[in-house]
Amino acid sequence: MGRGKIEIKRIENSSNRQVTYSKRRNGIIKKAKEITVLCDAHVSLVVFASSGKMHEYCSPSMQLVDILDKYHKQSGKRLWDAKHENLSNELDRVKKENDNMQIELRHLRGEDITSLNYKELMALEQALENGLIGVREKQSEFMKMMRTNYQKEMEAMGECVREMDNGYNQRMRDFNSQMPFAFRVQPIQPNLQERI
Amino acid sequence: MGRGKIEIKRIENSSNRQVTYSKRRNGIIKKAKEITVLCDAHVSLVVFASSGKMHEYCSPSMQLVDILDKYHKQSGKRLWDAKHENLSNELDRVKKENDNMQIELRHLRGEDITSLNYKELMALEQALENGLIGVREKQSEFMKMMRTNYQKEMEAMGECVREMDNGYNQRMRDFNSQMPFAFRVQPIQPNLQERI
DNA sequence: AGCTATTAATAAGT
DNA sequence: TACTTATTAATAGCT
Repeated sequence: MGRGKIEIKRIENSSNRQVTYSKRRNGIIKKAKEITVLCDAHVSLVVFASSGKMHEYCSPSMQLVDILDKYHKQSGKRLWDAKHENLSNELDRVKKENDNMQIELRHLRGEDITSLNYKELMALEQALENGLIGVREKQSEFMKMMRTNYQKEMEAMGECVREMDNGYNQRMRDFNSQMPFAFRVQPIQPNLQERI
Repeated sequence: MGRGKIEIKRIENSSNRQVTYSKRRNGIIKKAKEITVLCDAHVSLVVFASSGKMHEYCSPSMQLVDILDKYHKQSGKRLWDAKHENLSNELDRVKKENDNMQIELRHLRGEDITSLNYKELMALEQALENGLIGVREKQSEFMKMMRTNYQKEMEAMGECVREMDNGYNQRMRDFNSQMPFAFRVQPIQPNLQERI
């Protein structure tokens, strides 16, 4: 495609070679851009002149590293050392683990449960109830402890408190009434079996 | 350069796109080979179709790793280190995410809640109750559906069933009594406010 | 770097 | 999917 046909063999004339290199390099890069746009392809192109000068093209939204990553996965050729490979594998594993936990968490929050069958729903209900049992046990422990501490405190203060003037006692009571649990009754533990 | 001029924009027709991709991919690879021979250049070319399928060209006596090594030296972009660092950072991030989810899951299961303060316990209780609400709504939907289907089935069978002999009806009832929910009462939704 | 005659690539059709 | 061919695009040699 020029004034004359040429054989595909090394151009001996150095300046001709240089000129042809520039022209064809631009041509290839243009073609690479075109196939990227026309065909949704991803291209990584790196060209070195014999002088050592480098030119590259990489399709947008894809860095050379990504291309290499894909290349690695597809060709099986080990471009990375074992360290990279291990890291990459572990990342995959942890991501998978992450996804599974994400799903479980959402289910426990009552989200995305449309896809569950009845058996799975029952298991989920059971898990939630078990969780509640644990939490409520802990809550009542808390409250017992609070009461005990309060009583001990009072006993320790003993006469000291009883003899104090009414005004102070009134302020103490005001203060205590603002404590979070002082006036909460202990939650009832429902007998879950009753519902069956 | 074809029967008509085309705009350089995504080819919407999928099979045209595929055909054009093949032709142009071959064209680019041919060009890459030519510039390699004509101009003593070194080329690394990796093309991915949108399908993910990969094709590559690498000038003879030079592997992709060598190209990358040169690339690395010339561009100053330290691909290996950067890739390693990115991987490492992402792994850390995902692992941290993982740990947090792990903790949340354990809490929701009522495990490891000793360290929680009362406020956190209350929030956990609320989360579990919300989850239960969702699950039980779903369960009752299920049961409604089951009942509806069952009734429709029975109505459809209509006279046909009513006229059948008692022995068969008895067997039917036996069978139905083994269905998982036929004799389950709908779970009561406890009025949570009562416990406060 | 431009120009253009000529070859090469390829779009559309089969 | 491969072949054909009219047409466009790339470029070799020249300035």
